[in-house]
Amino acid sequence: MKLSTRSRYGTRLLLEMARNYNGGPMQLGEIAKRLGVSVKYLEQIIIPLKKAGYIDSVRGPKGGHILARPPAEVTVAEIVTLLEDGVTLVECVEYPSVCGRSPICPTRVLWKAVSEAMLAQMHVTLADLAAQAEALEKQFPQLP
Amino acid sequence: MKLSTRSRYGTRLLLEMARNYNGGPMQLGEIAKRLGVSVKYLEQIIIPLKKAGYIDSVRGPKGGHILARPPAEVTVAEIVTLLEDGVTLVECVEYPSVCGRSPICPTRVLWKAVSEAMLAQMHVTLADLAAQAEALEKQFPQLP
DNA sequence: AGTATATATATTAGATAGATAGAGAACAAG
DNA sequence: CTTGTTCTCTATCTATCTAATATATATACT
Repeated sequence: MKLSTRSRYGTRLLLEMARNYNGGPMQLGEIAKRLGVSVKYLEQIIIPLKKAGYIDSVRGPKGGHILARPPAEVTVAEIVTLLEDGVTLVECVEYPSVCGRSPICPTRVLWKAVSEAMLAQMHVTLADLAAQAEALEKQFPQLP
Repeated sequence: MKLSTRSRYGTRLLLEMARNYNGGPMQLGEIAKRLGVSVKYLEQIIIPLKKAGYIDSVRGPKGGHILARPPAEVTVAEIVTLLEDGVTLVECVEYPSVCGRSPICPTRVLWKAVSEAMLAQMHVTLADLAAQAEALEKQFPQLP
């Protein structure tokens, strides 16, 4: 039931870019250093985010990546839905036909409710996260 | 972010036994047939449930397994916590020390809130699920 | 031209999930 | 006291996925 690093790194990747919004393109090398992750791995994670229109990229020297939408208009729910396969605990919540028992399955009802509760909590924007980050860094100034 | 079959089957296994509460021991063969799962696999899943005291077993002919606690006193939250490794989306929610950034990590705050929302929704008892099952079966009598 | 950066594709080592198999131990019935 | 039923324990297997690395190519600035 754990999140994959894919959606965790992806969220933090977008958060870094949100915090640098209006600051020009950011390079993956720099972001990778901040996240403590390899550039190569971020290169993979960024692909679906670009395809989905969250990120614009510029090649060549002084190139990099830019958040394509205002941070206040991107929610974590969207990001996780994209990078994970939907925000549901079991497949049958999204696709009831994967199991013949779906219509009478009492546990499906439960997993659905839990999944919806998760999704509701994820309606937080990148701007919210950025503000949270500022606050936490002010509170613990010794940490990088 | 999907649940493992371990916790899904485990929950349904206990639900079957809850529905048969006061009905004597149930055999894994019968339960396996109902769940559409191999006996051998259920044998593994039942081990931690027995160790944790949810189930008592009787060997020999006419043996089987019995729910050791009243269905109204067993929540899905407990079951999933036992069979999954905790109801948290990331390890650092339960064990902040796994990551040095925990104190200032804005995403950790979020994943924690989401995890807690999940857990809250899982405070449903086996008795609740059993009642739900009855209701659904009354509503769709054609299905087994 | 040369360099910095992004993009694309392939590969891989390891972990985990999901499941199966077989021998052994307890116990009730006859 | 033997036989058959059922649970119990340990071992093993395979496919899939995760996380990461490597290599080669395309683009664009200076």
